[in-house]
Formats: sequence, structure tokens, C-alpha cells
Amino acid sequence: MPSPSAAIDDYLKTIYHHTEWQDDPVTPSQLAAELSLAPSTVTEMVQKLAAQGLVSHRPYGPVSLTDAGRARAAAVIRRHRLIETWLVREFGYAWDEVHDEAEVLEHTISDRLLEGIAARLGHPSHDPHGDPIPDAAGVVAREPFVLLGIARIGHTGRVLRVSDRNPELLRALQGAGVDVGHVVTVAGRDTVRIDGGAPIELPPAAASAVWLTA
Amino acid sequence: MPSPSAAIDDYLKTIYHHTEWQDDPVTPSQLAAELSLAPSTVTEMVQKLAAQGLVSHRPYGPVSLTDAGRARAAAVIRRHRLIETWLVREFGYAWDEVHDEAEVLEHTISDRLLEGIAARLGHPSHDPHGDPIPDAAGVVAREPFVLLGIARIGHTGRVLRVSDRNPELLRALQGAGVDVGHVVTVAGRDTVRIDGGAPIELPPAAASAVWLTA
DNA sequence: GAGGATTTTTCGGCACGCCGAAATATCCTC
DNA sequence: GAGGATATTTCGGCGTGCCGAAAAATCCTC
Repeated sequence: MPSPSAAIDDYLKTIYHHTEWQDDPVTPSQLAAELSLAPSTVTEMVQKLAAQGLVSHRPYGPVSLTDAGRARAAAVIRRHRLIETWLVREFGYAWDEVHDEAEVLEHTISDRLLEGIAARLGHPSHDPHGDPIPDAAGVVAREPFVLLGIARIGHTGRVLRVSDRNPELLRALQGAGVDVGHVVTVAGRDTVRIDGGAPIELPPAAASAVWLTA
Repeated sequence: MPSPSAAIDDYLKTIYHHTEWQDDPVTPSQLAAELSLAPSTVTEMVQKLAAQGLVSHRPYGPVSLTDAGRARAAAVIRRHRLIETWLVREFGYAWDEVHDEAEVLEHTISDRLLEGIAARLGHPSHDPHGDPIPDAAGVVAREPFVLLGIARIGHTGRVLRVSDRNPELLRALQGAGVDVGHVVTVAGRDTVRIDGGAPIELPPAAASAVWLTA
């Protein structure tokens, strides 16, 4: 049981993301791409994680978290999302500016400081992207959702989450008034109305990046 | 000119501490003791720092900062002390609890966040120990001082600084009311009066750990 | 189901920061 | 100023996390 490692946490976090919204098995090559590492590096690390009981993996197969791995990943993600929330609320960072800073601090802030931040924020259950923040026990609050591109025309829902992989899209949506927490009505695969106003056409990528309450 | 390194910054910071209040040349063995590293490790790192122009050092001699090294050290110390101040003021850490957290965060916080913290604190010039915080340009505010054990009996001064190496002593002094910013009158090598009250005897170590305005 | 394409793994290697043991330089005492 | 004590440096080595090249397994198409 070696001491925590930033690299290990990054792997766990990345694997976790694949099971957060749909249950995707992760292949080593996906991991390599997402972590910007050589495939050989990923193989080695995955073997190490498997030896520590954090992931399950048989040779040439996909990778998935064990319960222990999921718990640890949830803890890292809690840190990441709390830090993002804090940077936005208290330091005026924009949504798309917090990621790099959180990426570093999630590995270095003490539990004590983290909980201090959580307390000061009022123990939020969601970060500024609308992603749920696991509580200190690793439990995640969930809400039923539909993707914008899949919701039926006329469906009205609150924007629950905006996928945070694409800063450009984030800004475009924000500019169009499609912000987490806002209520919109679906007018097409990538078109919405706000407050019954005129239809607003969003970038095509929005169809699979905007999550509405069901 | 490699990218910043936490290890390098730790060496520079430690060397800097030796010239902060008196101009002590630092020997490799002192560095090794203060950094809790093997002497051989220090030799290697010092050679690396010398090659980068951050310290000057000839074989078997002491180590001192170059101007470039001092500038970099001041930047690290600025980070450290701002973070300490922030932890005390905004998260209710006690003086003697902030050091470890600051030790880590000083290497990982971005410039942007650091300056956000500085702004929120009102750009303080001193940390909770009374140590001066270099400004963003590395310039340090100085004030004339005397050590408690050296001040003449009857001298009255404000507590400017309490050496932060010894948490136990810190607590003892705080308990006795010898806090940074408080005004005391010297009644002996390790005895003071506060507000003309009865003499308070401090631990012997206080003589060389408490700094008063001259 | 054969054979080539793709994915994964193995293997040797590297940079970093560290260590202990042994060699070497300096210091200090008589 | 000789000789031992002490400080410093050199050297081989280690763990972590990474890489590229080559080998091995799997997949996919015909």
C-alpha cells in the first residue's frame, strides 16, 4: 500500500469518467489518448494499479475500477470539483479557466483545507459545470437526465450539466444563455427556446454535451 | 534552463533563510540537516544549482545565492508566507499548523491564484509569524530590530517576529501573550512585562527567537 | 479460417531526486 | 606540521514515471 501518487489518481479519475454517465469499459489506448501518454506507459501503470487492487484488468482486455479504485477516484473527483467550484465562486475564474488549476491542486491540498473549502462553500452538491460532487463518503447525488439531442421536441428541463471537455463550446453555450441551472425548452436537435422566446440554434456539438433534467 | 522544480525551490528557500536575518554562509551539511537529506544528495543538487547560475559554490566551500537565485527564493518565500497568512486568516489555522500545508501549496498554486489570494488579503507585508512577505518584485520591507535576549532591560518594543522553527515554543509564547504585534517591555534575558504588568518568564529559547522593534 | 491491421505488452533506456559506502579534501589539535 | 576527526564529494544504485522499438496477442476482413 504505497503512499498516494498524483499519477495514480490521474489514472483512476480518467477511468472513473468513463463510467460516470454511461458504463463504458475503457481500453488502454483510450486511456493513453486521454492522459496523453504512450500506450506502453499505460500498460505498465495499469498493471501496477491492478496489483494494488484498484482496477481489474486481464491482459489485452479493458480496464475497470474495483470498489476500492472507485472510492479513491470519487475522492479525487470530489477534490477536483470542489476546487473548481471554489475558484469560480471566490476568485472569479470562468468555467473554462478552472480546469488546469484544479488539476494540480486536487493532488496537493490537505484534507483539512479541502473540508474547510467545502464548508465555506456550503457543501455544494454540484460544480459549476453541473457535475455532481461526491460527498466525503464518496456518495454521488444523481438526477434523471436526457441529452439535448435526444430529448423530444417540446421537452422543458433545467440545464443539469454541460460536458466540460470543450472550452469553446462552453463559451458558445454560455453566450447563448444556456447555463447550468437555466430552464430551456427543446426546439430541435440543437435548438432551444429560453423563456418561450425565439429558437436559439446552438453548435451541433451541443446535442451531446448539454444535459437536461428528464 | 529547465522548468521549475519543487526540489530546487526548497533548496533555494532554505539557503535564503540563512541570509534573511543575518548573513550566514550555509554549509552543505547544514543544508542536508535542514532539508533532511543525505549530504551526498545535497552535493549533487548544489552542483546542479550552480550550473544553473542560482547559487555560487566552489568545491568544499559554503553555498550562497546568486542574484538570480535570491530572486527565485524570494518568489518562493512570498508564496509560502502568503499562503500561511491566508490559512490563518481565512481558515482558522493556528500559527503552528500552517507550515506543512504551505510547504506543499507554495509549489503548486498558480501565479494567478496566488495574486488572487494576495489581493483578497490586502497585499499584506508580513505573515502571521511577523516575517516579511516579499512583494511581487521580490522586494522585502525591513524594520530595525533587536533580539529579546540582547535588548537592554527596560527596552520597550513591538514583537516583530517569532522564529517559526519550533511549534512548541510558538505555543508557549502565544500562551504567555507574546504575540506578533503586541508591545512588551524587556525585564530580563527571557522575561518581559506586558502593559507594565508582572514580569513573565518565557522559555530560555525565547531569548533568541523573539524579535522586537529597536 | 488465413492473413494483415490494430492493439497491447515486453523490453531496454532515460531523467529526476534520492541513498549509502568509499574516496578525498579540509580542519583542528597536539 | 603530522595525523586523526570531520566535512564534502564521487560513485554505483534504486524507485517512479515516462518513452520508443519490437514482439505478441487480438481483431477484422475477405
